Amino acid sequence: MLKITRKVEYALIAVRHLEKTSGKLVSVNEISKLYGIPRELLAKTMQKLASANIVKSVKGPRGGYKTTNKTANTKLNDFFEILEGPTAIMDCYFESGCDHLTNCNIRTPINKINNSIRNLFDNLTLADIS
Amino acid sequence: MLKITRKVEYALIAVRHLEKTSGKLVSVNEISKLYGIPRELLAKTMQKLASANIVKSVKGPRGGYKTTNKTANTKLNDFFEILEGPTAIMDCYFESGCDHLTNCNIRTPINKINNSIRNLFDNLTLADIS
DNA sequence: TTTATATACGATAAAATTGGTCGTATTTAA
DNA sequence: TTAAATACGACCAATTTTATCGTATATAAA
Repeated sequence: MLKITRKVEYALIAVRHLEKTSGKLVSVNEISKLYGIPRELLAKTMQKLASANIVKSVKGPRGGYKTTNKTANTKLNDFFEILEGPTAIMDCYFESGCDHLTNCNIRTPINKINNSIRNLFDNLTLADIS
Repeated sequence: MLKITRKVEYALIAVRHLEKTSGKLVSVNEISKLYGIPRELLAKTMQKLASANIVKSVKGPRGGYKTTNKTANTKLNDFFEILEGPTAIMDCYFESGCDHLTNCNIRTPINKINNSIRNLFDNLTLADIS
């Protein structure tokens, strides 16, 4: 429980690689070989980051991804939510449809825990953890 | 991702119920009916909490569970770890056997994120979130 | 202008984790 | 002695996550 997913893991690896080779375009193929991670999965992940402007994509031969001026100061919470949707330790934090009848007695604790985590990740950037 | 499990959810519900009826013995059967949660699963969960002295168990008819003087000031991190094992956003935080060859470039970030979360849950008690 | 290389994206299959059930043993109040 | 409760392990079901596949599009370079 409270695990991050492979998608996020792979994204972190890729972004850190891009930060190391700052400016240069690096292809998914190259990163996936270098770190031994599945190409297609990484590709999709990068596409999400690109469409959120966390990284910049360039198509065609010699294309790939590179960092932008947004990359380093991206909040961890945004990074996670782009890839995985809302940060919530339980779905009822964002969705309705609780199945515990009218007898839920943990909404308050769940919200407090969740707010703590969101607050934590809102105050950490990619740069902070490097 | 970063979800808590049903086991933890059920445990929270049960503990909060016990805190409300402080002192009285309440059976798993009663709690499971009251909140519409699976009896056997809750039973196992309570057994773990009992063996860690977070709650006190009493066998036999009229038996059940009740809070102890440890209950309220149990750290969230302990609560989670009793039920689910070490708090780690990735297994490599505690286990070895990383499969990213020798090329892992995210150990530092993973550790920082993980330490932040553990620190957060080490400074929150069950009472804090009620 | 053709070809090869790269991103973009949706559908689907495989694997892993989580959730839930069942059976049996043990304890103990009535 | 019986019934109600915890204790615990094995196992099946459901869900989620992980990975793969196919196809489209863009573009640099031959």
